[in-house]
Amino acid sequence: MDRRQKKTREAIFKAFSELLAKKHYNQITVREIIERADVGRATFYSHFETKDFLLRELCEELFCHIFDATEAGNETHRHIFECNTPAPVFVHLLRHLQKNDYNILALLACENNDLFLGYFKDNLKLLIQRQPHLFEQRRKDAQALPQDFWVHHAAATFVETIKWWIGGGMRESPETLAAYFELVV
Amino acid sequence: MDRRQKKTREAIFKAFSELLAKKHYNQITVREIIERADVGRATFYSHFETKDFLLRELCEELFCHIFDATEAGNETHRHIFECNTPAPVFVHLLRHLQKNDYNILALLACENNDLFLGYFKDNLKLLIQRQPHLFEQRRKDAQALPQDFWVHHAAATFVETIKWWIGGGMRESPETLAAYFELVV
DNA sequence: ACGATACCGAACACATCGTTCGACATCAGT
DNA sequence: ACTGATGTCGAACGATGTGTTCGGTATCGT
Repeated sequence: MDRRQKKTREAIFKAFSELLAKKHYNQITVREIIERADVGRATFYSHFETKDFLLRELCEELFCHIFDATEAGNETHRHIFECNTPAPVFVHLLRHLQKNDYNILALLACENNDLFLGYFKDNLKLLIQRQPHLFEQRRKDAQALPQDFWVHHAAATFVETIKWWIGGGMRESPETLAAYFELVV
Repeated sequence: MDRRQKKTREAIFKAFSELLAKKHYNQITVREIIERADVGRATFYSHFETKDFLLRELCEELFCHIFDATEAGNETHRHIFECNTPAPVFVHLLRHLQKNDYNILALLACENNDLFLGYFKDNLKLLIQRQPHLFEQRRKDAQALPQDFWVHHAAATFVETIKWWIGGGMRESPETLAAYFELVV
């Protein structure tokens, strides 16, 4: 990709996510974005069809990163997946969040959290579906449930746990939170 | 309240919720609302400061209705609250939804569901907090958890159950759904 | 019947959107 | 270093939406 394109693209992403951390998506204008990114109007529209598309691409990039970093393919994290309890992998995810990797925390804690947590949940579902052994014990307890219901539930519960965490000022440690999660799920 | 005011207000609510069932909140314009409600522009703004305020008031009215109808104060439903298992009250709520009382189903099933389910959840929390005996058994199992975490979790799980239901075309009966809910919560 | 109040509708100033275009800067390849 | 291709700039444009104003009219409650 052309060096100019990459620069522009990243400047827009940066400006946009900074704005998202401050105000709600609906009331961010293109003018604000391009001014902060120091980019021409036409340039913006040559990169992104719409503000909505910009948001989507930002989310994709963001969650691609954070989930790739915890995927089984990642050598340094493989041990996490080799036990049959879900806690370690979730503790690990929560630590990533707490470390504010990719500046994602500001986006999850702000007024737009529904937006991001939606994407977050989708990625979580994939993670859960690809690592069924993590929940072997639980699954046995709930044989009566349809699989997709259970996946939906587990992912949703994790996201809701995070919402509660954020809403309360993130006072609990990742370990505590993962323990709560394990208790209810 | 003046008869004219009431008529206008309800015409706007009706038009707005019909539109919400069809398209996303963000791309509904005031022009559309007032045309469908057959109401002057100035009139609209004399009733609602903004589209956002309209939404908020609609939600308040909507969920006020549906939760009042299932509150303990309601004589015809009192028996529901007199056992210590949550199922009946939730089955009852789900039946209300399925009957499409107050046309709420279209709003929960459409693109704006996050919006409404947010309000729904808030009301659910109140319901759960005011009827702690419904979950007595569960609470004993989870003494280690903070109370507000548990309330948040229970309400969120119910809402997520409904989301899953809607997403799958609402094929399950309210009883089945309540059973799923009871299994996971 | 009458005064108060709500509504109408048109016009207003203003903001945002998404597009267009010509001039200029920067790129990759020779 | 030259060159053609590509990316960016910035101003301007029409279209659309917002929220307000105001004089005239219809409907209300009493």
